[in-house]
Amino acid sequence: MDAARLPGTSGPEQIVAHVDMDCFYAACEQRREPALRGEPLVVGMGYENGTTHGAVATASYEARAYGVESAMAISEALERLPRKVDAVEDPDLDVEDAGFYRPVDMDFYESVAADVREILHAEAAVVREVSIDEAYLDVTDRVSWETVDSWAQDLKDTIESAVGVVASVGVAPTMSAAKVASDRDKPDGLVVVEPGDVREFFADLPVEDVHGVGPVTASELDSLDIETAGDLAAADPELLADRFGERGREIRRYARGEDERSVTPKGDPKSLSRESAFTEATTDSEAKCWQVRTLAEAVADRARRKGARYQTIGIKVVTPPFDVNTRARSLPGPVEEPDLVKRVALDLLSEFDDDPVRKVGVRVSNLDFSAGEQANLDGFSGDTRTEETSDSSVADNSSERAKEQNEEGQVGLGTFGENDEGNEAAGDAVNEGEDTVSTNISLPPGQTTLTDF
DNA sequence: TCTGGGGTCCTAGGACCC
DNA sequence: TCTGGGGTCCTAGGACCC
Repeated sequence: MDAARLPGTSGPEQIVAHVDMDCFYAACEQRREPALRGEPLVVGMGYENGTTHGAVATASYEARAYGVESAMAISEALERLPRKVDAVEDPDLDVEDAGFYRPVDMDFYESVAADVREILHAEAAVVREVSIDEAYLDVTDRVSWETVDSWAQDLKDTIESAVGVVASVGVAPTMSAAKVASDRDKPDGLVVVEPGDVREFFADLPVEDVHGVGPVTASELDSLDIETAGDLAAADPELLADRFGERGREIRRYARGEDERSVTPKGDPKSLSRESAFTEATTDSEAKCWQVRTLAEAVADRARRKGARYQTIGIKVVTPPFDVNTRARSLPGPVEEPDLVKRVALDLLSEFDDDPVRKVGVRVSNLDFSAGEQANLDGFSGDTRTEETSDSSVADNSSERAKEQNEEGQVGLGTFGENDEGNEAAGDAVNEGEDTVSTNISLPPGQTTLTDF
């Protein structure tokens, strides 16, 4: 028992802060529309004003008091918390027990998040953005355990005064502990867990609070009489490995406060996708095709803007009751060909021609971001070995084994679209028009041009 | 209770190669 | 033609996260 070595810190001692915005979408809406502050507020995805369709993305704490929860169907949320406008007209409803509903406006939230990110990057050498409203900061070289509390308070104050939204912050020697800490005292929380206290901090938490334990794992753990993080920490690692594979050991380590990860920047995405649900399950194959085409265009466009080429094109088809089917096809090499995304996606979709479908998605993966960088040859001797010309690059000492393999990377499959960009049409005409909820994908398929392909 | 939309990672099985 | 073993890539699905 080496007293000096604290559990949870196998590497060099870190100070990790996890910053988590409170009810972020709702907070953004309240910033834009101050009359909503302090009110029960529900932000719905796939929701449009006046409808009952969609699901809860975020509910303000006032709305949560009525039992409205994240991921709940809007129709159910409305039963627990009627719309204010409806309550005014309906004598059976009490205006006091009603709330406000708003559709998700991602572009706006992105812009608010960008303001927050700017502050975070000023406050830490390394920032890992996990999602639009959440990030890890490595502040080891900025603060000490003695000063971190006031540093974190300053950070929270800065975010609130400069951006107008509230953050909860957790500080700990590991990422997993920092994450749990930020959640402990929400909203407007600030929890610091010092190195010696990590194991104790976890001990009484429900097992679901451990990162990586979801509903399925939690109920299986429950059947093993593992209910708290402390139980999980004390469980037999072999047993966990048998039941859950490597993940079993990992969640046990997390529950013990052991987490060897260090905070690193996020890096390039691994896949890009778009999906969209039908109002109800449909067997109309023109509607399905139309939707898939639209999504394929959107995904291809996003890949283009991000400078990503893709080698694998896939679809997702959700059939009732809620069966998720995925199909994918890989190409010989990475491409940027919107028409091909469309064609492959439609081809994969044809398998489901006769099935009722409630949701479809299109995805590209196996991404390659190297294309843009190839311009500056020599800058770094990276493995861009597809260039047959540069063979005699001396300095490259690692090239010895590379020369053995005379691979010819490059892929046939030009042939298809390739005719130079007539596009522009698709791009960015969006926005500015108040809501319009971009992507009104669920329009009826006006013109059935199946013959396009 | 009929669930939105974006991701990540892991696993298992099959194809294929040596 | 059946026989081993190992590695890699691809596909499909599952679980999880926000």
